[in-house]
Amino acid sequence: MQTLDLTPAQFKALKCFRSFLEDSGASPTLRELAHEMGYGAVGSAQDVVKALQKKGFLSIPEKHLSRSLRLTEKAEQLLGVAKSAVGDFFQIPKLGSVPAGNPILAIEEKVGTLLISKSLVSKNAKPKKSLSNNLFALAATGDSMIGAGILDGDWLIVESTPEAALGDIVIARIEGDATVKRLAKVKGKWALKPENPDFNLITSPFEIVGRVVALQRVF
Amino acid sequence: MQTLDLTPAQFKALKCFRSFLEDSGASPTLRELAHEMGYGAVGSAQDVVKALQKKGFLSIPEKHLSRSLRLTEKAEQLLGVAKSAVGDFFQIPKLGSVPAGNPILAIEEKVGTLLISKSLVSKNAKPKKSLSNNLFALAATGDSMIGAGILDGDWLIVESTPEAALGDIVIARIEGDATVKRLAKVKGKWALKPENPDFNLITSPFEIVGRVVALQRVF
DNA sequence: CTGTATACCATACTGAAATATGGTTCAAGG
DNA sequence: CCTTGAACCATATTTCAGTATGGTATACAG
Repeated sequence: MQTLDLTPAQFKALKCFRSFLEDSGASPTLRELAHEMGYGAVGSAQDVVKALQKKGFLSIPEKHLSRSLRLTEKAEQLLGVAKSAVGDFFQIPKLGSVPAGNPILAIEEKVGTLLISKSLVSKNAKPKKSLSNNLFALAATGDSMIGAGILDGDWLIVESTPEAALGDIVIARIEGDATVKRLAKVKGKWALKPENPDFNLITSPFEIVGRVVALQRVF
Repeated sequence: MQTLDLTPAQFKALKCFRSFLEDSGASPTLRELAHEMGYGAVGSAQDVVKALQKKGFLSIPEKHLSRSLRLTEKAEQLLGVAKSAVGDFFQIPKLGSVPAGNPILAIEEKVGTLLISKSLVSKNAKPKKSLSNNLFALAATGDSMIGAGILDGDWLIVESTPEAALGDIVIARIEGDATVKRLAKVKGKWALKPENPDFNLITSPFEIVGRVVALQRVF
């Protein structure tokens, strides 16, 4: 008998369990699992599940509750799958056009949503009650920030805030146009510094829309 | 009457629904929802759910199935929360050291995990059966690729494959050392091109470990 | 004033899910 | 040889979840 390892049937059951979870968003019932496994009887699924419980790959918080089986940490590691933590992600709007006006997110501007891991932003962004409501994504355009490693087409994850520190990369609005630059100070006055020698320092009045907290690029 | 907006009770119910989902990983039953809402009757939860269904915030794929209520896109947008789809994400290992040997992922090398949205990689990576098993993340070190917008400390999401095309940014192994470069061809021979004038073209023998399909940076 | 929707309560019915029990192979170990 | 456990099947029972129905009170629109 093997206590640590799984039998092929048990492993298959775990995979069925996982894929059901991924597809439907909920744990399968024993009958559903039996069906996925090709069983003709519920009892077969019972047996496998019981074995997996004993081996610590499935847990059941309460008895007599439907769909209450859960994959344990152990199982998640083995399967190499993201755990079902809904709370680990933010869904933030992609803005296609310039963030303008207040409130900042007009529906018309929204061109989609971006899913990002909380861990991507939580280190950097200020801890607010509902961070996800203060985040949005903006596609970088132009080459003015190539010195900072920001290329045309990159998705910038922006924390919507008027506060920024010297040296932060910020989204600023200048007469209605949004732009991404590094916040600088020149002769005691705030300025926007491009990271590209072909562009000039901006000293005209601007308003800070938010701080760039993260970046995502797809090659 | 308001058809598009939600009443306070309905909004509260949605939030209860969401938090239950986050906590337990499964949709609440009507009784559980009633309890969360402070109701004394199941019927009350029924009413709210019915209203939310009519307004398009909750959906039910099949009748008489337990815990089958799902938040719709609309509700997820309103709540600003990542949907409960476990399948929308990959959990990929962060490799702290050089990927070496076969199998490529020795446990010792794993320094953590990175959660990424499938949409980040699915456009680019080749459709394989289990993509998540072929992905890993590697921290970029050095400045040899600043011309391609890859900075020191960036997380590179890599698809583990020996196949790459001209111009792809690849992870290559040269005598045990891993490096990120652009795949080039010089005088009919494959070469690794840095994107930094301070570095030299690499023509010595190398082995392609994988293709860089995405990048994440935290500021 | 009347119809309609919200927002609750109460109760009963039905189907589904979990559980219990018992059976049959088959392979491996003592 | 006998026991044990995996891996299936079949069936019955109990509890739970979804549904149906009907009630009350309030608010708002026509």
